Amino acid sequence: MTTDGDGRLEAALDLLRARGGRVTSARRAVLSALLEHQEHASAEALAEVVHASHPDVHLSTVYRTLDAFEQLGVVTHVHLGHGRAIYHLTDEIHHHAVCERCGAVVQLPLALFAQLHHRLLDDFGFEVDAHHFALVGRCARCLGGTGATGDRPLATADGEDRRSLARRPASGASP
Amino acid sequence: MTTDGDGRLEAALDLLRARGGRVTSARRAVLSALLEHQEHASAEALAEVVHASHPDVHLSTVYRTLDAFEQLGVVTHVHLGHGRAIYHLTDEIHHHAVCERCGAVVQLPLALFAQLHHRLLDDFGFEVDAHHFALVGRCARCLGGTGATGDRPLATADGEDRRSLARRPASGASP
DNA sequence: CTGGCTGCAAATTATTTGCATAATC
DNA sequence: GATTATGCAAATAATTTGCAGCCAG
Repeated sequence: MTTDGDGRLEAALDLLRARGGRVTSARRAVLSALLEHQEHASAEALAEVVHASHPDVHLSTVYRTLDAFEQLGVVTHVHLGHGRAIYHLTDEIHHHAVCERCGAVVQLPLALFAQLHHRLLDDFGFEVDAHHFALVGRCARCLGGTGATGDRPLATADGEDRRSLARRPASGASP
Repeated sequence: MTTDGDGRLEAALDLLRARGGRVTSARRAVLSALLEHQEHASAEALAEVVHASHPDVHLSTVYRTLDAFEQLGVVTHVHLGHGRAIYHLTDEIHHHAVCERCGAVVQLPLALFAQLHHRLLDDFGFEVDAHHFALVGRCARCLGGTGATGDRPLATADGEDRRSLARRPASGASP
C-alpha cells in the first residue's frame, strides 16, 4: 500500500474548511511538505520543500499556515534546542532527546513517560504535555560506544540543529 | 545562621580567578544578583537587580558574565517557554514544569526523574541532563481545583513568563 | 461578492558580537 | 603594562505583524 498521506492531507483540509478556513494551494503545499518530511522539520526547512513546487510561498505564510493547523490540533511544534522550533503532525507525537554533543535526535515513545506522568499528577497535581520540549543529554554514540544497545545509527539531526546546543567548548583554551 | 551566599559568591569568584578570569564589580554584582534572586531569573531580570547598585552595567555584560560562569560550571540556564531563558546556580538544579495556562512554574525534585533516567540509559543508551528544558502542562489550579494536593499557592511565575506559552486562544473568534 | 489569505517589508524579542576604551592582575 | 572586560551600537536569528491586493467559497 502507499502511504495514507493523501487521506491525512484531505482530512486536515476538510477540518480546516469545516472551521471556516480556506484551502489554498499554499496551505496544501505546506501540509504536504509536512507529510513528506520524515525528519524533524523547521519552518524554514518546510519552506524550502514548499518552494520546490511553489516558489513564491513566503516564509511568513508557512508560519501562518503552521499556526493555523496548530489551532486545529493537526500540527504541534517542539523545541529541540536553543534555535528554531520543529513541527510535526499531532498524531506523530513522541518525545525527543537531543544529544548536546553531536546534535543527534532520538525519538522516544510516550510510554516511557507514563510513570513520571502519574507521579507528577499524583504528587504535584500537574498534568504534563511533556512532549513540548526535548530532553537534553548525551547519546549512546557520544557516551563512548560501550552503551547498551548503542550500535544502531541513531537518527541524525538535519545538520542544522547541530549548533543549537553546543556552546563554545571552552573559554581560554587555545594559545 | 545567615545564608552562605557570601561563601558561594567568593568560591565562584575564586574559581573564576583561578581560571585566569578577572573579578570585576560587574561580575560580582551579577553573581550576587543571582544568589539573591529567589525566583527564576531571566538575564533581563538580573540586569534590573544589578542596575539598582550598578546602573551602567550593560545587559550584554550580564549575558557575557552569565556565559562566563556557565563555562565554569557555576551557572546553568533553562528554558521555561518560548521566550527568554532563565538562569540559576548549578547547585540548585531541579526540574521545571510550566503551566501552559497560567504560567505558574513548579519546581520538581530530580528524584522524580530517576526511573526515566535509568530506562533511557538502559533502553536507548541516552543519558539525560533532563533539566535543560521545562515540562509543559497544566498545574493543579488550572486543572479545575479538585486536584490532589492542589490547594497550595503553587509558585507563581514572574508575570513575564505568562505569555510565553499561550498562543492565541482561537483563530477567527472576533468579529 | 467578501472576508479570509498572501506577499512583502518592517517590527519584535532574545541574544550575540566588533571595537575602542577602561580596569584588573 | 599586558590582557581581559566593558559599554555601546549594530548584527543575528526566529518569528510576528500591518497592510493592500488576491482568491476561495
